[in-house]
Amino acid sequence: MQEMNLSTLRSEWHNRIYFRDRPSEWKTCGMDSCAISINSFANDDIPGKKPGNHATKMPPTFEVTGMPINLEADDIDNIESTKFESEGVTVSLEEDVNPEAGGVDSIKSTKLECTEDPIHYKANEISVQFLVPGNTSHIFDGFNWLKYGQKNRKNSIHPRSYFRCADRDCHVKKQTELSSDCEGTVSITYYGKHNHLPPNNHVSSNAKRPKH
DNA sequence: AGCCTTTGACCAGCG
DNA sequence: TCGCTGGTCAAAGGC
Ligand SMILES: [Zn+2]
Repeated sequence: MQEMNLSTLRSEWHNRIYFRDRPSEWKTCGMDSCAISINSFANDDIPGKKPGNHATKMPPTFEVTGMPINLEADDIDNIESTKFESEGVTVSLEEDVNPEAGGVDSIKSTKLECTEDPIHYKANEISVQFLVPGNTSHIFDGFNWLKYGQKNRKNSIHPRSYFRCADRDCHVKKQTELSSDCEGTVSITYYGKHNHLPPNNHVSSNAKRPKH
């Protein structure tokens, strides 16, 4: 049995993410090693958004960290650039430099920066969406989650599942849904960022660690 | 005993 | 204003 540590969790997660038949309207990172994809920045569909409590403009710089998108040193060799620009939005990776090892040790966060006036961005939170292969909404991602709802949605074949992070002091949510137009694909959307690392003891039964 | 899931109710936004 | 829709609540049941 493989030891359950953070590095294992991260590499396992990273290995599980890739795109398949990605919807064309998605803005995607151009790097082969990066799994990040943004499904529309003008996202009004933010859970928990209260009337009068959301910005009419996206702040010029916002950050997504604590997502299971961390890349280890071995992966970085495959990255040609740590910056990617498209349509007024810059995606850059923040490096964690390790001088003793002679270079970058890991990439610890991803920054999303608007380089144009984001006048049409109404959301006050950023969401990050992944497509992963699978036929269940119970996808292992290294974090513990509590499922708090499930809804059938119009024009969707499969129900959408609603989760919040099992850490009481963390307010990250995620939604998962089996893709309607690509069989065998699960959409996972994260809202907010974790204020903690993935737990070493993974207990949530909604996303069991795959057995080897 | 303690989490976690299930599931209908509930509620707010909107057309 | 009323019904549809999607996000959340929470009681009850399961493991
Ligand atoms: Zn969390």
